[in-house]
Amino acid sequence: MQEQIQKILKHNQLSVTGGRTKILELFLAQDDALAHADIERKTGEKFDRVTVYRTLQTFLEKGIIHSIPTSDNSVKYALCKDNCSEGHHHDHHVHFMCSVCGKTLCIDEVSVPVVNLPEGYKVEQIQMIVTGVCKDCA
Amino acid sequence: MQEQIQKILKHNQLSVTGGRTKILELFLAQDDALAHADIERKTGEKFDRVTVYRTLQTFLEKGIIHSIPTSDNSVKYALCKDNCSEGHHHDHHVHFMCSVCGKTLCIDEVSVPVVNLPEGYKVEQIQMIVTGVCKDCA
DNA sequence: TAAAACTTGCAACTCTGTTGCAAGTTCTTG
DNA sequence: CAAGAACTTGCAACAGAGTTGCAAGTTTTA
Ligand SMILES: [Mn+2]
Ligand SMILES: [Mn+2]
Ligand SMILES: [Zn+2]
Ligand SMILES: [Zn+2]
Repeated sequence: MQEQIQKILKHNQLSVTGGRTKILELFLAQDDALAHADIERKTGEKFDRVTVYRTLQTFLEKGIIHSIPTSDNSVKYALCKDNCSEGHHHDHHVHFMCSVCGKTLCIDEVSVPVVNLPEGYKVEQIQMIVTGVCKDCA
Repeated sequence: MQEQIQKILKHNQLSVTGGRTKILELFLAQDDALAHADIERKTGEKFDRVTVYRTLQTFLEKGIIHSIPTSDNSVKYALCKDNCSEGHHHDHHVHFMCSVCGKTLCIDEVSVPVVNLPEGYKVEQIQMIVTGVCKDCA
């Protein structure tokens, strides 16, 4: 895992630091999306809030992670599977929020369907957020 | 318009007050969704921030308005066209955010498409947020 | 019209996110 | 490998969004 982490950071021209390594480790070990607060909690308050904010910001810019707008309007983050870059993601999957366990999941198997808007609208990006009960909570 | 406003408020067992009337008036006169800040600005600082928060909260609870999670993670609000109630909206339309003018619009003509998730997921609600260029900015 | 029920504004507070800066760490290059 | 350049971090201070309790004001009911 440490090797993979180094590879990801170097590939994105980022210096390998304790904070970045730890946070990337969390993402790799997690199957659901993480909120800023989850990360602060899981790092055991080992890093300053500001460092966590800046690290997430950096990872977003490099396309290492993507942000997920949740229906309750908090932000969550998840790893990008492909080689994305900021504003240029090519993993256009559906996001799922479980109303029982609260987990937010990337449903990689399902692409966001195309939708036809009325004449005159130019579509650039589509986001789909499904709420319901996940596999584990069923 | 004042009659319509009174009717809506009374129908939802809400007392008719200056703040509620004014805010509902704003929604009725507007074709795009409003953020909290828009409302504060448009009421000309005539009402306390807290009153605006509480009024939006009340309107949400009664199903007079619905909230729209935007992709930049701010919240906007728009009138419900049908008789909705909190958590029981039956106007499942697509939302559009224009990247030029910044307007957020309810596209009533387009329903959110059904999507098939993998085995085991139970779908309760689907939200679709389309980003692009609107009719007026094309 | 008076009392009951509800709404409002204010002050105080929490929570989230941002910025400038100095100290510390990582990277580069000879 | 060492020294300096480049970058990252923590801290303090701050700004903005949202919440709460409470007393004063308004609306509703009867
Ligand atoms: Mn995702
Ligand atoms: Mn809408
Ligand atoms: Zn679940
Ligand atoms: Zn536009």
